[in-house]
Amino acid sequence: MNTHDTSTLRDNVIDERLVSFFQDGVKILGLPKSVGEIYGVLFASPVPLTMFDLVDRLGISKGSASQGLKMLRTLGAVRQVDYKDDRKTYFQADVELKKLAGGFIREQIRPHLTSGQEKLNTLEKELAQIDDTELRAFYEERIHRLKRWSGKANLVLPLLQKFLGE
Amino acid sequence: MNTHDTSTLRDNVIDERLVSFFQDGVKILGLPKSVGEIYGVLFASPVPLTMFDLVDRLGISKGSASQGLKMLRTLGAVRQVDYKDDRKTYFQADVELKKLAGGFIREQIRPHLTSGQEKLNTLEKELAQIDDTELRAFYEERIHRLKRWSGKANLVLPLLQKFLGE
DNA sequence: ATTTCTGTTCAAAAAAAATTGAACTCTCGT
DNA sequence: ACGAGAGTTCAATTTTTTTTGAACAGAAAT
Repeated sequence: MNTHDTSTLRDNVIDERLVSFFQDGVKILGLPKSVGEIYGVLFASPVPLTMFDLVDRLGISKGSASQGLKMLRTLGAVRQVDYKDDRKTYFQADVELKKLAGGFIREQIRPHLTSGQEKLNTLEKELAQIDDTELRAFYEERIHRLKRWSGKANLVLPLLQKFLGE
Repeated sequence: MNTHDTSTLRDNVIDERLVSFFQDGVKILGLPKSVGEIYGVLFASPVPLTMFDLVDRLGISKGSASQGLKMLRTLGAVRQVDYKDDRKTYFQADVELKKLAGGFIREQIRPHLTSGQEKLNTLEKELAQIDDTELRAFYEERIHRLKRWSGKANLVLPLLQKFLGE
């Protein structure tokens, strides 16, 4: 039934370890395990793979594979490639740290940072409502401190990206 | 029944917003919501608070408060302080970004990084089992790449900490 | 020495997050 | 224009994580 070459897909110790490596790896980034597994399989494969290959290798559902690949694509961690002229779509892992970090920062960190900054601006305006002068001074200091934190984060992210890109 | 001053603890808009700010804030760090809430209340309070104050203010259980404070203490985000001579323990938020970042890196990032590096070393040794020369070369490249990633992470963490401490 | 108060622990419950799979859409080949 | 294959979507289910609360331990007051 299987009409295409699977010799390079057969399980081996190295593949398993790489998959497990990325399972843990994505955990600390707060991404679901299956996303790590998918990336791991692609990272460990010298040839592009289809969604079916992933379902087959990992024993996950079509839905999981589809959603995981979608997330990896928006993170810029996986790329669609032309390969073999069948109807299936082939995927390949993107392995440049710079790009991976960039995608993660853009998709997972920036949005939170931005919404946090908006909250701080709202908060700052509401300080006027506090009548107690001493208490207001205290809150002013705290909010100012948070603004400095988020300013630092804004500065450090581009530096980080630069550093990771050699 | 309540024998100590609670005037500064009464809910106000600012406090609520700060709590909500940290609820979201800790989410991106992968910590439980209640930990963010606890830190938020302490961050927003000009005076040290007891565990009971947190249970009261947040409507969380004693168990949650105890566990959350424990985590915050090991992260170095909250400090026990001497305050009023009753039997209760008083807590205060630590608000220096440098210290907070340091604690997070030490407790949440380093251990993962270390275990990842160990996995890579194991993996490297297992490369010898691969007979196919071409395939082995491919895996060698991949594993070498992962080692560079983790080396970068080792370099960047101290830099990050330094940058955040002014 | 007993009771009361403070805080911890951990099994059970609740809540949140990830995964499944059936129904659906789209596109290609006939 | 129909049927088959590829991929997506999302409500239901499963798994994982967080929270609860009752039992417990220690320390101070009576």
